[in-house]
Amino acid sequence: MTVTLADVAARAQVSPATVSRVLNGNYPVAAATRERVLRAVDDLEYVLNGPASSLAAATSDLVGILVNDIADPFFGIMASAVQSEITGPGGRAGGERMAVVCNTGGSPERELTYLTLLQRQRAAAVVVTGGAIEDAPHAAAIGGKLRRLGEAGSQVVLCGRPPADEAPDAVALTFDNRGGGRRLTDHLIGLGHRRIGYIAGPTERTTTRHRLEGHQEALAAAGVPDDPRLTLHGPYDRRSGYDATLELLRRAPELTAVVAANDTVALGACAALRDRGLTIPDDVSVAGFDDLPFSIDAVPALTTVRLPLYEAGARAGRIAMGREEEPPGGIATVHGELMVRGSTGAPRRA
Amino acid sequence: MTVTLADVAARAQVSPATVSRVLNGNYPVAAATRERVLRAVDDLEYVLNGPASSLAAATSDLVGILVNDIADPFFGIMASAVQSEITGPGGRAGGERMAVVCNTGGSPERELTYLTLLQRQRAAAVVVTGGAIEDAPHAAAIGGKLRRLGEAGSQVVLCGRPPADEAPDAVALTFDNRGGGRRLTDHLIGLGHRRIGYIAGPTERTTTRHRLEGHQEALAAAGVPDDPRLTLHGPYDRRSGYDATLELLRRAPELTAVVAANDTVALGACAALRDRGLTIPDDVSVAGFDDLPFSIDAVPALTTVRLPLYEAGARAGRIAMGREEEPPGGIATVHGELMVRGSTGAPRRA
DNA sequence: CCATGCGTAGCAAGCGCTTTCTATTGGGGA
DNA sequence: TCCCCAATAGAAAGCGCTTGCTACGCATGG
Repeated sequence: MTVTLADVAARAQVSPATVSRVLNGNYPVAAATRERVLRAVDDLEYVLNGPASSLAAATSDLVGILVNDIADPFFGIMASAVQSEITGPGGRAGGERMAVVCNTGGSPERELTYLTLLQRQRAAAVVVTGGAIEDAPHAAAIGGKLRRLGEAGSQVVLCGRPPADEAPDAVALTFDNRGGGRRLTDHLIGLGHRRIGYIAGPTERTTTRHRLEGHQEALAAAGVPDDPRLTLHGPYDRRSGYDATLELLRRAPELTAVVAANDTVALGACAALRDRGLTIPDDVSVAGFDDLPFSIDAVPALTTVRLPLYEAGARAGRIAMGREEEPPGGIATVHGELMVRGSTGAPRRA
Repeated sequence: MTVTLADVAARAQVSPATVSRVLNGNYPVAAATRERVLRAVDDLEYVLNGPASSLAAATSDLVGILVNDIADPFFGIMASAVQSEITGPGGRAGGERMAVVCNTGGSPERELTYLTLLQRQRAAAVVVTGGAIEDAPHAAAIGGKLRRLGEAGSQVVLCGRPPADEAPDAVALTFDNRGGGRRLTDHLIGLGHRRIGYIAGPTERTTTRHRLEGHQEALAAAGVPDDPRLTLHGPYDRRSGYDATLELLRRAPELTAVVAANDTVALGACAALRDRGLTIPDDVSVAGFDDLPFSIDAVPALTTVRLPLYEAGARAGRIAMGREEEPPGGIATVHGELMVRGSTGAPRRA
């Protein structure tokens, strides 16, 4: 039925061992023999049996990339970068690693499922992107899984996620969300804003918490009171930004600025302000986070914190492949850059 | 070193066969025995060896999703939809299928590589998204690979790609790019536009060609001459839209509308027009394609053709899982909907 | 009281490949 | 001329799991 190594061997008049060696290319095989084998492979349209090969060799060429939401460019960009470092530029068939991205949808159960599946497949490496859930049992479960993955020989790299206590040998490339949040609000305060709404991401996520803490830090440093009614939580989507902005306007019509958890949320905020007849930034300034590609095309262009998503992903990919040295202590912080654009300005209604 | 089935069997005082059956759950095992086995699994932190299991069972639970560019929401949305139908909502560990997305970067070689890799892994199904390359050798190579995948037992579904002659048993969910392009330009002509620039995608891609053909069809139907100098090709990115728009303006300053290959390109076009001091839509109308989430947030909101990406992806996923009947003849066309918004209007400078 | 059958569990033969160890060769140095 | 070694190919033992078939035991029915 299906063609096996033995069939190829028979046709090439050599032993299965020789065919295997030709295919793996890590053992001397005479040119003529190799030639003959390769022709047999072609003639028979032979395709290696992956499971059999992984079983015998006790290794696999799978690299898993976990993302929270594959439809969100934030993750898409990182995944694409990781992947570009895993798969060679040419994308050759032989001896290549195969990068697969797994969409957890932000669900800790699915995150765990995928990690188990990756462990089952004896993945060569696993890159986990995006913030972590702060629920203790889940964090412990996932941390434990990451540790076991590491022990089983998979290189584990966290990208845009704080280090996990339970998995000390995982490399972590952490985004400086707190610092970015701090600088963003500093900027707004510097412009003269005092009543600043904050639309945070979902609770219980490290990213959400860190960005919010940066914001609060800036308020505190400037002696601006932190009115808890001006902070709202919601998912990282446009809708959340829209609704929250309306609610903020209701709660505090005197608001002069809105900081959003990320650019997508900020876009929703802009839409809500426009629908209310308010001008950006004259009536209300808006700021985002991440600097996704579309942010520069918003009108006015969005002030935001640029995270080097592609660069960080690429670095994570290289570390996963063992092509770049791990940072000292296995931890590196990736900083964001404040991008001041048209969506923020001095408050008019001060 | 690593825990195997045999270790679990020993600890539970049963045979390996029984452990296997408990884990796969498709054979009667007494409750007490099952209990004992499960405890042993837990105690030992046993994780099934995927390759071994796939080898023995001659099947795998992998489902591959091929995308051209994972950082592009067009693909992200489809991938996310496919995946949501593959993985159960809960994301349970046992007996689940694992959806993996493979980023081809639009390179035919890498597309082929991934297909081979999936064939190696004996993937249960493969969903290929996005337009195909029209280069004959590549098309034949990929078509042949798809056919062989099908013959090897993988369910092959094309989503947003025309059927491949070489792979007759692959199900194809095709987007009506030609019809969408036609309606878009019809709309513009109806508004009174006669000098319409067209920023097409990369040459040699079915999507590019079909959308462009729709545009030309509309021009012809209205008796508007098709000036070839008004059609430019470029990649599906913002930069391309920006540059091409400047070039179009240079070639034909009297231009009153620009149709872009997709929304991302359209955003670039808008930016270029703004930078040139032109107003949308009073000076120049702009239209996109796809209706990606950010399109509604452009200012003015983008007129575009809405493609039901999520729905199509979900359907592809269900078909891949055998949970939905294949369309008659294995082919279904998915239509787009014209979304008229603020970025198009009657020409002022007519 | 023995034959029949159902409900469980075990045996053992692979699944298709990798890899260690061993065999065979031809050629050069002593 | 002979011996030894480098270069190359083969034999065979698994890798860890699944599954068809067999074996066992107990309850039932004739």
